[in-house]
Amino acid sequence: MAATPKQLSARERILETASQLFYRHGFQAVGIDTIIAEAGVAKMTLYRHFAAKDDLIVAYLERSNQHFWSWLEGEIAGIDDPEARLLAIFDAVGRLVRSPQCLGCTFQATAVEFPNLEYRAHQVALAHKQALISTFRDLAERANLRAPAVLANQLLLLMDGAWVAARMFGPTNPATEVAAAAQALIAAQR
Amino acid sequence: MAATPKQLSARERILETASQLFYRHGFQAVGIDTIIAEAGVAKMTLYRHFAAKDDLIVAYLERSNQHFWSWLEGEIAGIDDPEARLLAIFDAVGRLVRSPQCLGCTFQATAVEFPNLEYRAHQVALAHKQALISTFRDLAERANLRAPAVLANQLLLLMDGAWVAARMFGPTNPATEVAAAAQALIAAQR
DNA sequence: GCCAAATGATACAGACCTGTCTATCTATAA
DNA sequence: TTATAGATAGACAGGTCTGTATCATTTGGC
Repeated sequence: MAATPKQLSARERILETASQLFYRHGFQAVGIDTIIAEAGVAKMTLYRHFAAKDDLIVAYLERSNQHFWSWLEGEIAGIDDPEARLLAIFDAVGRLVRSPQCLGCTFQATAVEFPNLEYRAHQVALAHKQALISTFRDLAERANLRAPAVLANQLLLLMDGAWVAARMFGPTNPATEVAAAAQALIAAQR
Repeated sequence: MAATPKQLSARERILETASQLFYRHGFQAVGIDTIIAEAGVAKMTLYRHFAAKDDLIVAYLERSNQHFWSWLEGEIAGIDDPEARLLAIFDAVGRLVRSPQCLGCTFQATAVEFPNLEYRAHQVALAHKQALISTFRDLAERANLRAPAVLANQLLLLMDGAWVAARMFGPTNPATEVAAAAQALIAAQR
């Protein structure tokens, strides 16, 4: 039973299937055999597109990164004021962590399953977090807040705490207060 | 080469070795064979003390939980004022995440490697986080802050964000601002 | 319709993992 | 001295995993 329609190319079906399985169960817990069975492709097809499982993981992470930024763009589209944009981001996070399909942050999970900082997948995850800090700092600067770099770091802690709460507690988690907390941190830098 | 002194009982040597390996590399990445080789015990000795690997993991988590609360007690010993105690906790976290031997929170890693909320190890991890919320709320109440339950949740997000940063970035991480952030969140509830 | 490229099905090698089993050794106490 | 309990060493079963190899089949471009 293929979980993904046959219209997609083999490569896309593999990536789509791997995304759902990796996100839900983790990288080490999901084997190649499970992925090809669910995607309905042959093992050699997978290995022709991805030289090794590590390459599939990296491709999945880069795809997830793109999806994340698309989602975020959508959540703050139409908002011009930089401070309002910051608040909208944390509003969106607060809403997302309440939904049952949210299982936290896949980049956090990557850092847990691949603790070595040198490892390729860990570096992709790290780059994602650094990009978030840059985004926060940029918005804080444009909002004329007092210490943009400090605030950017603090906001990352808050966001990551929210993802942790979603994974640890499930849909009913303490991250419901994340937007109010972000507002307090921003107000402290006004 | 036994990494732990022979004076300890076999059970303690197993737990001590497993602690270091599990914390550093993760649960699935560390096999029973590695643990017994490092601890210098026979395989049957391990399986006489722990019926299965899962039981060793749970025992490790409970031991880690005890160590955590001992550490926290030590960090706030001698401080009476509840608000000062809260601040001291986040000061201590901010210091800990800068040390190279800090690799984040093992309970977060547990929730990542065992996502199923029903799983025993996940529940031990969850109980640890719930106990933290209780502690925060209790201190916030005694400090006569405005919304103790809300603040407790927000502080947990902050602390978990700090642990994530330690694991993701290494010793030079954005969690250096965690104490200042906690102070801002507390001040907002004054 | 044809041909080349991509994909499917499946077996297989080699490594690793958990957990069991047996047989031997050692220390302590009666 | 001897009985008992616990530890040791190592083989082993049964399963899983990644990655390779082989060969039949299907698909897409012209």
